[in-house]
Amino acid sequence: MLEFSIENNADLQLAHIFECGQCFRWKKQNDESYIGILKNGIIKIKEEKNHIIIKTNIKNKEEILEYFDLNRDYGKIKKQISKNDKAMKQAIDYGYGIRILNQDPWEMLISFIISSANNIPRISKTIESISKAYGKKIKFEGEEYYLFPTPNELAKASVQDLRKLNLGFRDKYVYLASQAVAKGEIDLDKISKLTYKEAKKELTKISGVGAKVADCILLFSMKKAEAFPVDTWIKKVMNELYVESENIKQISDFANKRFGAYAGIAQQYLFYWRRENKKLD
DNA sequence: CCTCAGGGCTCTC
DNA sequence: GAGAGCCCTGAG
Repeated sequence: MLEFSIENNADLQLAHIFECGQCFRWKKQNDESYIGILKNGIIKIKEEKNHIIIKTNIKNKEEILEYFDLNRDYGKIKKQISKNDKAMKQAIDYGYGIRILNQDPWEMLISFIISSANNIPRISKTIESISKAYGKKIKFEGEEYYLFPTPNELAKASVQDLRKLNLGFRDKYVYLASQAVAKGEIDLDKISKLTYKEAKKELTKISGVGAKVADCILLFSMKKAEAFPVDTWIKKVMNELYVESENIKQISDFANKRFGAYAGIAQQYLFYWRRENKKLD
């Protein structure tokens, strides 16, 4: 068991990080801490006044710092993307503690295939049942958790097996992707080393992966901060603030021009702000 | 009962 | 290459 603390700072707020739509396996506990299931283990994390306490059975501390993107200077990025932009300033003020989590590409591939025409509670539930059925069971502080299955583990599931887990029409996409990754026909590690554009092209060859899902994988697991996933919420907020268009590509082109290399991080602030304020409609 | 939810595929024109 | 209909399922 590894236990350590990190200094709290103005660019880190757990609620913002876990509720901006980038992850599905973090749960808030009764004591206000969060427990998350990562590729290699469990993390319990809690905010105190001046620092954040992390308890985990993951052995490598560096891996955790990298997961929380602590090597990136968000202050600088915020300044850059909000220059002469009141709306962005407002969104950043609201979700000031957002950080991009560097998650596992394989898990993101499957998770965002499942996210298609789906809602967050159901996505989380489906991922949990997949993990329960095909992932390894591990214990942490007396409780049992299931890791997300490896490609080989998930490749054991037939389309019918997946249908039973309520994946709906996405079952065949998950099946094909699992087979391809398990057999080595798709090499996510290799794809992650390509440029943003090339990597996106490769990812969208996968059945069930279009522009939006590809951008999520690129942003949340392949360190491509220029990826700007356009979902219905982003479409809405972009229409309200920047560009009147129904065309997804037009919207993402606009974002790339305006926010450049950090379009994806801008996306997170906009998404969180718009979604949390939906009641204002 | 209908609609639609953090899309993508396929067929059509 | 743009648009429409369809895909599973569960919640509202």
